[in-house]
Amino acid sequence: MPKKARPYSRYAKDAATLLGQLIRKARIDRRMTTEEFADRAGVSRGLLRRIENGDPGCALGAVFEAAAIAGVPLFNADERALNSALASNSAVMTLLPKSVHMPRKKPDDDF
Amino acid sequence: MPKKARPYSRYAKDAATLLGQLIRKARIDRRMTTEEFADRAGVSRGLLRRIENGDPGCALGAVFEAAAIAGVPLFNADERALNSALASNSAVMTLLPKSVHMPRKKPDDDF
DNA sequence: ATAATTTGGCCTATATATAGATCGAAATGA
DNA sequence: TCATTTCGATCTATATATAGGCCAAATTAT
Repeated sequence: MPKKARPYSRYAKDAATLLGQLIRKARIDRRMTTEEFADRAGVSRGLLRRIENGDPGCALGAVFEAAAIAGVPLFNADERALNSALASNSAVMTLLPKSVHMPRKKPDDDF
Repeated sequence: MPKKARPYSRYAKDAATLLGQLIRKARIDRRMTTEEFADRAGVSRGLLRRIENGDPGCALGAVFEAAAIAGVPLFNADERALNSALASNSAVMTLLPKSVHMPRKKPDDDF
């Protein structure tokens, strides 16, 4: 969200905060230090702290990777379910229109 | 995930891809153009495309915001449930140890 | 078929995220 | 209590994400 701080909705902020909390809780439950966990997730200690703090600026991939390491389920799904949902969803996408068109606007007259 | 491309786990990648698909599907179902939707979400059209494509580099906040606008539920929870989970979880966090200590290492002798 | 519109792909400039190091404070285990 | 370790915060340099504009191809509605 670079370029001018974006105002986040409460929903988005809460979701980010909750995910961060779940990750921290899982890390502590598994008795991993921030350094150990960060290494496994492939992020710096500083980034892990931001992730656990629910910083909306963190990269989606980094956060999801941390969730994966922590064992925090995304979309209430394990790897298998995720793949399955992905597959069936891809099939549905095929049937959807490729573009959304607004009612055409006549060059001249207006309603 | 700046600084050297990080290898994402399949789980993290799939989760990002799925979320993007769900957002795109919701947008099309609601008959919103990418421009219209991007405006509402407060992101550029380009970023929205990356979000829908499941690009792991997108900011967590931007993706979650898009999900919010699209009506894609995060953690199977609406705003209320999210707040509730956040609250109860915060309470639990209080009881957890503030730091995780490894078994202490003796200054001299090794096993 | 054809015109209007949407979309996807590039590009550039700029803001921002990230890594890595360091330091003091705090928490833990002995 | 006390020593060790972890944590949180700050700073710098660098890579990267983002916005915004433009154009061609694709898609849709008429």
